[in-house]
Amino acid sequence: MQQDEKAVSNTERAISELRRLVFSGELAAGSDHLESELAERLGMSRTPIREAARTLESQGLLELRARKGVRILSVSPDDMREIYDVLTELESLAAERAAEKGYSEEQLAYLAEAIEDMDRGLELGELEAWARADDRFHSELVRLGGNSRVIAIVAMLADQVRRARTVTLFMRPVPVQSNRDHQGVYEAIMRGDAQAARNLHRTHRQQARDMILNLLERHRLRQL
Amino acid sequence: MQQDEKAVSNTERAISELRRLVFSGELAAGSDHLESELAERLGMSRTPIREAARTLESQGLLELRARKGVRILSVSPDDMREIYDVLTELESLAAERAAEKGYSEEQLAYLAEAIEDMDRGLELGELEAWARADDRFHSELVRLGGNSRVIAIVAMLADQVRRARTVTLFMRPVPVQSNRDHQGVYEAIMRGDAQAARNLHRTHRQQARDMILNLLERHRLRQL
DNA sequence: GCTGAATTTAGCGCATACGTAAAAAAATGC
DNA sequence: GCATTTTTTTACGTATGCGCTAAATTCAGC
Repeated sequence: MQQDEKAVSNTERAISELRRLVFSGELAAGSDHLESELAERLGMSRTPIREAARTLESQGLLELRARKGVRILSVSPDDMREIYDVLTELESLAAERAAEKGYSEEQLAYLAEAIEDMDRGLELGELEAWARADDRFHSELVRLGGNSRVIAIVAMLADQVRRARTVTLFMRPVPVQSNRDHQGVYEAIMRGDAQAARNLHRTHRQQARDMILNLLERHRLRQL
Repeated sequence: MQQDEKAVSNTERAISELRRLVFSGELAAGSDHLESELAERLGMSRTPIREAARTLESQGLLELRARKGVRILSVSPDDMREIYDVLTELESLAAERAAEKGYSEEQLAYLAEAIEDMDRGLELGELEAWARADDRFHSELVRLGGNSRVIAIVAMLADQVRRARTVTLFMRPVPVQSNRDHQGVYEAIMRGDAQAARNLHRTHRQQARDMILNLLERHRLRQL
């Protein structure tokens, strides 16, 4: 059976393609790009490029500047602090709400799986695999919280720090504490202890924030 | 001296004009509007209308639907719960951070002024004036928190519930407790007690949320 | 040489046009 | 009459073109 190739608009293609180019670094942070240049690169006219750029602008990935084209935004340590502060609050809320819902073990299976994959990643020393599992844990936690606004906002902010994570991943200490934290949050949700889930996750995120910010400062990284 | 009329683009005009039309109810919640119709109404072509619509779409005010035009989004009680949950977390964070900054009395003057205006609004029974002062208090609090992401997100969500507020304002009990809460938050920020500021504001917001949700349920308001 | 004015150029903001696909209307068959 | 097919219409998605202004360049005067 053939994959039904749904007719996706050029604007949508431009959005996902530009995102990919930004995350892969092919469009470097801080660099400028003319609309016409991007249009040619993606094989379409300026119109869908502009619409895509406006969407990505409101997601905080880039900036439209008159006569200067599109500027890919970089992320400063201050930005990181802001973003981690918001993530701390909203993910803690999600953990609290998830615990209140009384999910069954099956419903939490994907969360448990993410934790296992993180453990395995650590054991094998595969940090990228660990990071991907960590992402899965966080986004699944937020999904379980059930608040669609939180889901959207967290996804947006996670995108903004994605590039930075790639850089810091190999500078940070081996994240054994992180895995223990996640296990604690999972167990709190499992037994329906909303306050514990909230507080555990909150502490976890705050520590992660402080660790990252210290790293950036020690390595004098001002812009990512 | 003449106001220097800065050259504002049609897209920007379309954004603010469409926002105005939505908030005033001239574009009713749930209604559909053709791009060409809106373009004619605002005296411009479809291009800036589409760009504006994309921006407002990402702000959660409306939706672009192929061949159906622009749909103005309505807000359900579930949406209200989601939004108030997020506002609770992010405003509490702002209160905490504001208290940590050790603002002087002058720097908090605008916040104090908003509280005074709320008191005066209550005394004179002018609920709209009270509501405007309440808005000022909340947005100033968030501004004092100093996190630009929080500022943007809270402003966006406040927009989404704006229409609902107009409806509930005259159904709710006289908000005397609300004024007392704000005074408490102000004093906590004043004396630099971050935890108190956070907890007081958190409780305040949670009570406001429960009150509004009860109101909507009692009056069987499913869509605003 | 250097400053400032004049000229050129570049690139966006927007209007416009058109192909296309979905929806509506009309026509056809039973 | 009702269901199905065909035709028509409608409104979006996108390409294209151009005016206008900010930026870059050249030129003039000292």
